[in-house]
Amino acid sequence: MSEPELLPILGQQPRERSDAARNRDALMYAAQTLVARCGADAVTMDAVAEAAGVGKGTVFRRFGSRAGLMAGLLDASEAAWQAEVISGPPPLGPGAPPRERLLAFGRSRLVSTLERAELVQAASGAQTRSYAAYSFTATHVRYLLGELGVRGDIALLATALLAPLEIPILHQQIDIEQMDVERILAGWEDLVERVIGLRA
Amino acid sequence: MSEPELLPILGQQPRERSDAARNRDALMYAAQTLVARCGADAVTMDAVAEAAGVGKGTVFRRFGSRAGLMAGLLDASEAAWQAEVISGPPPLGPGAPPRERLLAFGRSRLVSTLERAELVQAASGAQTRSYAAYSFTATHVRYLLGELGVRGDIALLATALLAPLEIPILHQQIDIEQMDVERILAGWEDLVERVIGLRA
DNA sequence: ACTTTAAACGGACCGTAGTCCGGATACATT
DNA sequence: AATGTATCCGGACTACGGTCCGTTTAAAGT
Repeated sequence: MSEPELLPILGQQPRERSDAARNRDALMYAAQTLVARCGADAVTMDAVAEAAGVGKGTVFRRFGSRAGLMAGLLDASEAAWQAEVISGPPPLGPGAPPRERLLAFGRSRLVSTLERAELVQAASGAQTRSYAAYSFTATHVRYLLGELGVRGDIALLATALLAPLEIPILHQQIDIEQMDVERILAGWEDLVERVIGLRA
Repeated sequence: MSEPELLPILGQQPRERSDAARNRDALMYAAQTLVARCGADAVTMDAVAEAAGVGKGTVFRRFGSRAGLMAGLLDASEAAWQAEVISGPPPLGPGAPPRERLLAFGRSRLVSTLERAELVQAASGAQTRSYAAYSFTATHVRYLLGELGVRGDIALLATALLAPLEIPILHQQIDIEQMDVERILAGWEDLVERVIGLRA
């Protein structure tokens, strides 16, 4: 009856069991494959479970919901993009002036969002997401606005710049109002000019 | 074998059958009642069908999907708000200067969106909506921006102002980032100033 | 090696959205 | 009024997301 922990180590997880880790990887791989082959909308949770060779309960234990699974795929697929922003070549990465970085960010974000549109939509509603993905972009834009010396509520201005790049808005503009992507991009850059225009 | 129509009257519907109209009204009433009592999320299509005294197939025939039904309720509930904007007292209605109308519009839209948040979310994904609701707001903001003499791509600037008022963004700010509604409103007004600032 | 136990597994089970088609019905035509 | 028919109705049926709980297993302690 010895005391297991004299000092409570805060936040220490009991370490993931090996079978759990193996199944998680198998599920991610299976899901990624199926999404690539059939499109996200056509992939069922049963199919993922079977392709990964695990029970259905295991899928939900690991990812919580369908949206959670898709968010997992999305996060994995966005890691590369985030690396570009953090440490890639300018003007997207560090090195360029903040205004150029911000414009490059918008362009790149727009394109990558549209590329992963299906996944983004399928992942919407997951509690975990969109926090990981969203909070990265929000933090980055806030930082750039700060560098630009923009006055005002930086967090809200960042949101104002990011909101028009979200999937529901883009879908409305492109698929329903038949707008050109180039036009949307030009409009976003105009918006940036207006938002940072009143600086210092 | 007489010719029914010598001139094809474009867009003429064969007139809705009386039982169809009756069932549609019964369904709307039943759905409205159930949503008011239990909240939108707890209302099932079977429950609506039973409360309206019709078969389940009829619900889907009329509204296409659950989202479509919710969009129907939303449209009905927004008619009053739209009337306020079109012909209500200033500054929301006509009579006030465009800048004041625009600010009043944002305030009112934000509040009414939050009031109907549950319904808005339940209605998202309906093909028909959000066109009716969205296109009204877009048209109005475009008109006001035009009145203000704003230069640039008016349609895109209108979208930029409307996007931060959409439910997913508001939900993120209020429920996750714990922002105050007053703060969000102030931020939106600041955004308006920046967008219309470069006018003339 | 043996015991213990908390965690993970699997798949039967449930509730709900959405489909389908044989039967009923409103309306026009005669 | 009788007839024809396009439309509508109803509810059984399917598919899928999500839950539950008895069973299995990794891994830490002895």
